[in-house]
Amino acid sequence: MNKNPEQCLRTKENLMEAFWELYSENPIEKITVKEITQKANYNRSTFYEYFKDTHDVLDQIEDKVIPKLEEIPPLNSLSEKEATPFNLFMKIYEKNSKYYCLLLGEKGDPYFSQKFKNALKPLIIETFLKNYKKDYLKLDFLLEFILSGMIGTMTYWFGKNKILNSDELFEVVHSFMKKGVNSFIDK
Amino acid sequence: MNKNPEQCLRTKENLMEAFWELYSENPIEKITVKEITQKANYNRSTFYEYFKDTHDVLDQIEDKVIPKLEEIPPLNSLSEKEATPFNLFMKIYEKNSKYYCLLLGEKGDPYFSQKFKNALKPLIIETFLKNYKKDYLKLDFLLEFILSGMIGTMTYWFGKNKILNSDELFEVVHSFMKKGVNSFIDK
DNA sequence: TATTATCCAACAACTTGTTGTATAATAAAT
DNA sequence: ATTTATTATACAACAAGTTGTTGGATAATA
Repeated sequence: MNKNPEQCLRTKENLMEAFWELYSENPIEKITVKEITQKANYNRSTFYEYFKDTHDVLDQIEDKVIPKLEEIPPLNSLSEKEATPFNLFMKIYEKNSKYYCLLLGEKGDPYFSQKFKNALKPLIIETFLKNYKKDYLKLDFLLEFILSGMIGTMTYWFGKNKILNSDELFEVVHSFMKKGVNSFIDK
Repeated sequence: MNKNPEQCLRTKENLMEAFWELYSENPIEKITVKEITQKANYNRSTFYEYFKDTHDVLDQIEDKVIPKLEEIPPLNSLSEKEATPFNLFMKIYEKNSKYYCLLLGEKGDPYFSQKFKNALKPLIIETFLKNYKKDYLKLDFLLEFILSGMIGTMTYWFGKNKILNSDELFEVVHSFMKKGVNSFIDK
């Protein structure tokens, strides 16, 4: 990883891509190192120059797609509707949906769910709750609920091939978050 | 599974229990059939009389702990506070928490999350929404959000050793569900 | 006594992680 | 600029472990 960094990087990316193609169709425990290297056209032992085992590949892919603060557009650059938590979440999700759909879905990695939520919590506080000064423990559980809900809903939506249109989905979640279930059940 | 059903059942339970002990400490891909049978004191090939592979054990355990309609106490037997969706959910969760904490947690099986939500949706509709006559598609997504939120929160709560007391947790989730975030952020 | 359910020993094929080696790219020396 | 030394990259081959299967021994039922 020193003499020829371009080649190394390409090899590593080739292996990661081959892994991802396999992971799209099989649970991780069914993926062998042999399959990965065959797909990417390398010797099996080359794999071990770059990764510890198959799970290590997944971990490294996950780290790459954890959202960073820089990726969140500044609120004042957005319309009022766009500047809502769920709309921002939808944007972030769509951007990496190729990875999120799988990682957060039925065949995914629940460990990633937690990493994802833990990465988003401070971003939400930073973006929407700068002058919140109350019980941070309760807030943490509220955020856990909301983020779990958003993740579940978006993943379900993608899994169902966006059977609802994007605006309707937004309306359901946003109005629930704003006014609770009553707005839904009554009338 | 015919000549001596008691013995068979005991063997199967022994194997399942041995599996669960291992699963509590290792991800499923690290569990070998050899370990399971050694722990339960059987020959390795006996395992294959009862299960297809290690994942089959997990599937069968999951089927056993999916909540059934019979397990939900009739609403009229409960106090007003007890008869709320989240309180019922807490009750169901606590009952099988030994399994749910793991299956729905970081080291769990995301496939179970979906099975669990799909099992609960009709129970919720049956219990709370008998005379709901609106857009069932939107309702489905609302339920997906709420159930994802409840599952995430409860699992987080157990994972953090119930750092919040049960009443406070209930209050956070219940008031959010009833009135949305505003009750939280304002004041 | 005959049948067959339950459990087990042994087998071939595959996967894993490691070690030692060939090749090709860089750096150093003439 | 050419040759030589160094070492990064990729690979072949190995031992150990796992998998799923087959055929047989034992013990319970008919």
